[in-house]
Parts: sequence; C-alpha cells; structure tokens
Amino acid sequence: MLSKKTKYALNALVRLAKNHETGVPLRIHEISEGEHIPHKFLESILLELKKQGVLGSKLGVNGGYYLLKHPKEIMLSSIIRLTDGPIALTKCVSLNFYERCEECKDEAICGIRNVMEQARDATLKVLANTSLKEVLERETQLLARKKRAKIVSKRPK
Amino acid sequence: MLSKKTKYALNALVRLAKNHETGVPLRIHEISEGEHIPHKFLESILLELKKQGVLGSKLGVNGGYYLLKHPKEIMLSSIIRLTDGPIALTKCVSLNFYERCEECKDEAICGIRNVMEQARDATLKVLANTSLKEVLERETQLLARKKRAKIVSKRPK
DNA sequence: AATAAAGTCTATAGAATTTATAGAGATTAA
DNA sequence: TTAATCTCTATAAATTCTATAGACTTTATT
Repeated sequence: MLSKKTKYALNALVRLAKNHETGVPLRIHEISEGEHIPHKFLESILLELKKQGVLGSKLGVNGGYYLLKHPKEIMLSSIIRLTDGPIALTKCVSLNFYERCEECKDEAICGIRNVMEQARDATLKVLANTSLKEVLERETQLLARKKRAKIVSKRPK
Repeated sequence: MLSKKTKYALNALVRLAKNHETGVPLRIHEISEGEHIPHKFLESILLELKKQGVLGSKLGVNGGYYLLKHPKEIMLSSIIRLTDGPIALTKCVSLNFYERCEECKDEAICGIRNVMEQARDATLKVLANTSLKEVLERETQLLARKKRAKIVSKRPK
C-alpha cells in the first residue's frame, strides 16, 4: 500500500502538472487547500521532492513550487520510489532497494522470490510507463465519460 | 512491501505444501527451525491461518499443522490478503478492502486511481494465478538450473 | 493414571514507522 | 520596510509491526 505521504505527493504533483504550462509557480497553500492535504505535511513533502530534484521553487512574494521537468518526463514509479521506497513486494527483488531477506536460505532457489520478481515486473510495467502527463490525459477522458453518462441518464425514454 | 509476518506465512505454507503428501502434520517447531522464523511469532501466524480456514491442526503428541486444501488450490493472493490485507496500492481500488481516500474529491475522475487499478490488475494476474504447488515446481526448476550452472562452471575449457 | 508433547489463548511489551505540527529563519517583490 | 513565501530543525502523537511470556488444553503413550 502507498503511504499517505506518497498519495499526497502524487496528488500534489498532478496539480503542479496541471499548472505547468502557466509558467508561474504554485503556492503550497494553494495545493494543500485544493487537494485537501495538511499544510505542514505537504510543506515537508514538497521540500523533499525539491531536494530530490523533482521540483524547483521560488522564494518570497509570488513564490511557490514548479516541476523541473516536463510532465511527460515524470513517471509514477520514480515518485513512489522517492517517497515510499521500493515498489517490489520484497526487498530481495527490488531493483533500487535490494536487500537480502534475513530468513532466506538460498535466494537462487526461492520459489516465492521468483513469483515476486514476476509481480514486480508486472507492476513496474504500469508504473514506469505512466507519466504525470498521462495521468492528466486520463482525467480528461474520465471527465468526458462522466459527462456523457450524466447526459444519457437524463435522456427521456 | 510484504510484512515479515506475510513472508513468514508464505514460507511456512510452502514448507507445509512440501509436506502435504506425507499425510502427517508438521510441528511448529520443525517449521520455525527449518525456515528461520521466530517460534512464538510463527505460532501466532499459524493459529491465525487455522482460524481463517487455511490450515488444520492436530493436538498432543505427534500433533502439528497441515494444509486443509491441496497446494494447487491455495493461491498466493489469498494468503497475502489474510496476513497483510490489500494487495492493491490504494484502498480506493482494492477489491477486498475497499475504502474511500479521505482526501479524494471525486473517485470517478481520479487519474491516479485509474492507474492504480491497472497496477492492481497486473499484480493480481500474477499472484492470483500462482498456487503453492506452482511455487514448489518453480523451486524444482530453479534447483535444476542451479545444478546445471554449477556443472558448467566446473567443466574444463 | 501419569507423563510428556503438542497446539491454544490472552496479554503485553518494545521497536519502528507514519503522520503531523510548531516555530524560528531566510529570501524576495513591491 | 513589510508581507508573503519557502526553509530548516525538532519533536510529538498515533499507529503498526514484531516478538515474547506464560498458563491452559488436548492427545498418545506407557
């Protein structure tokens, strides 16, 4: 499961992606209110994302945060790794956070591990191929679908 | 990430699957030593799996635990759900542990959620189609592969 | 009937992680 | 100069995870 921190980070980044083309930074304040994220918590999350090179910031009046890369270059997998750590279900199959399982006798012949590798590949195929831009596009589609459904439901028989 | 509890449960169940055809129960003791799992912790895990209907037990001398179903009928996804809970990355897309995200404004148009659905399906395709029997078969294959590799490495040039 | 070998049950403690907040500091635009 | 912002350090509160203690019950064996 993703932590709240990661969900907050993802939502904030989607919000920043929406704002990306305006060229002006977004205030923490605007994001935390718009996305229902505790202000101080979001503050620390965004600061961390800045330190990790995902976000840039501007201080003082008219300051705020902005994406350092184009939304299509920012993949969900890399965000999750920054805020939550491993995407794999066990560290012994993690590509970025590998660690041996203490209790394991021989990794090379562990059947569970073998399945976890497969699961990791399946998950990653989704998360590493989905960018913030892609998320925005999906939201557009979902919104259109919702509106269509509403119209259909109101149509007289 | 899977908790230790879940990893312990999986390893114990694989061990019980190996023992399945003998028809005799396995003692907690034998499992905890063989799989390097803290005895008391394993005790509580197995008891829980019993209450959930996965395991049966026999009391007294020559007692122990055994699988209630054939290893090919026990899927990794169902074990993980019993010990860890949701397999999905967010509860808002969990099939068995659904819960609304507090911070979410409208599930129907959430792009993140849409991706998480996809990720869930991908992971589940692996975990819900892999049984304990399948894990055992993989271990056999991995062992064979390992032996072959050893022979090749020893072969004179 | 006695004994030893198992699982059963309740309670709880310790550790780690997650979530969140406080408050003083530094920078910038107007 | 001032108000608006992000920055930084510290820490508190809550929750979850990991693990253990110890008394109890059941069963096979002698």
